[in-house]
Amino acid sequence: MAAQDTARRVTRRRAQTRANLLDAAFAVFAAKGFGRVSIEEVCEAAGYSRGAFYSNFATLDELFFALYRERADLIAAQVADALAQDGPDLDVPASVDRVTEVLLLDVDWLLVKTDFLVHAARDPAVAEALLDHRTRLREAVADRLARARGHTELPAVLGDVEGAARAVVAAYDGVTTQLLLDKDLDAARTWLKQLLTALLTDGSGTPV
Amino acid sequence: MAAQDTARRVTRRRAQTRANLLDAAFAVFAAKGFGRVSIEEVCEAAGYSRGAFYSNFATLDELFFALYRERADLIAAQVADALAQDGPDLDVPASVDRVTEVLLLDVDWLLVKTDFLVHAARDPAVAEALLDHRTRLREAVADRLARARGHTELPAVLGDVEGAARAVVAAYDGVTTQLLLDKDLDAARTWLKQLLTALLTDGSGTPV
DNA sequence: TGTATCCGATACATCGATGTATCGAAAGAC
DNA sequence: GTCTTTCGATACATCGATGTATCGGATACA
Repeated sequence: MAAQDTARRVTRRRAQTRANLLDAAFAVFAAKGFGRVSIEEVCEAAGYSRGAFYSNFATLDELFFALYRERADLIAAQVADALAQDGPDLDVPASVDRVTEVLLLDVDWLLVKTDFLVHAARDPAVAEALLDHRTRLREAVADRLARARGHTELPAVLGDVEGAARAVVAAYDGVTTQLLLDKDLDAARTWLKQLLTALLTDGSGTPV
Repeated sequence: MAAQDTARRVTRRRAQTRANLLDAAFAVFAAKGFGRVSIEEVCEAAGYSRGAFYSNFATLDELFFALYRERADLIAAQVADALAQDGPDLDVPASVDRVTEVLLLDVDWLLVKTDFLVHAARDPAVAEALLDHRTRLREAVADRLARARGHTELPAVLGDVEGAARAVVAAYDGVTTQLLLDKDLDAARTWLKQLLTALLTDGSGTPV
């Protein structure tokens, strides 16, 4: 079992090793895809032997899960941050710009996240973790939109603020898919901004 | 080499074997994910030995590629069909309904297609095949929207007809992601219809 | 600084998957 | 119906990945 049952005595070297393994795994997963990576490869990239791996993780799945949680938390916090920078009025173009920069910052993350999606689609426990992450993003957006209520109107077809937030996430996912294929980050950013603007404003491109 | 260099003499049994392998592979890939499937498992599911496999395909990748092309062609044709059923006037709700039914017909296909996306994201040659499929879908949509020009207006932020078609594909991808996690097909259909309506009409929910 | 504990490297055993070589059987050509 | 070609099953060799057991060196704590 890799989880500590009792309090450990030594932790500094161990923590560093774990972090190194996670970082190396991120790079290797991004490059080759989770399904084509062996424990050995991760260890080699991190500069450790398999002994270090088994001392920290029980399976490659477990490492992948830990890796995902770590990075997802980071992104979620950054998005919340980007959305908190406005005053009470929602400046749609400015908010869209900032959120887009955060969400489409790193193609490697999108690669790993999509691997994780594929993984989650077949394992309800894993799916829960991913849905959690999505919920955090969606709530950050919904909160922001709710605070702007009265200042800014939303298209009626999307329903309430929650609906609009879900639409934002869907647009993000949609653009991600295209980006993974054409690898054109600038085009993806432009396109996401356009989509979000279309969804969050009326047809004219400016808040009503 | 699995590709035939010279004309073969026997083809009936072989064609059937190949088709059976592809069908079995589809089921196995959907259930376990491409990255966790061995050649042996596919053969077992199809009721053949590995000899049959190596006689028809060189690698599991090759089979996956063939499988994807086959099914993608089918879907593309069905979408084109669904869009051809209107007269010259574009009935947005009716078209959206029909296309949604086709695109979100089979969760297994979405699972396999997402596996293929992950695969394509790391191999330009594979990516080309997937971009091809997306282009076919997009063009079918764009053609339909173009034919309706003058009868129906589109929101200006999306740009031209091509832009609107890309938005439709993005919405599809976005809804797919959510569906893979919550497995709620009815909710996904409803949600996709809502999104497409929001993108293809003004904020009021009816064509302007 | 001594020492008890922990971490990670090494070596080993095992297992599963791959690819190939060979052969009997099935299917088309005549 | 026979004869030739091809298809696919079986057996074998190999390779890589996994997991465990053991041991030496590192680390924290007194």
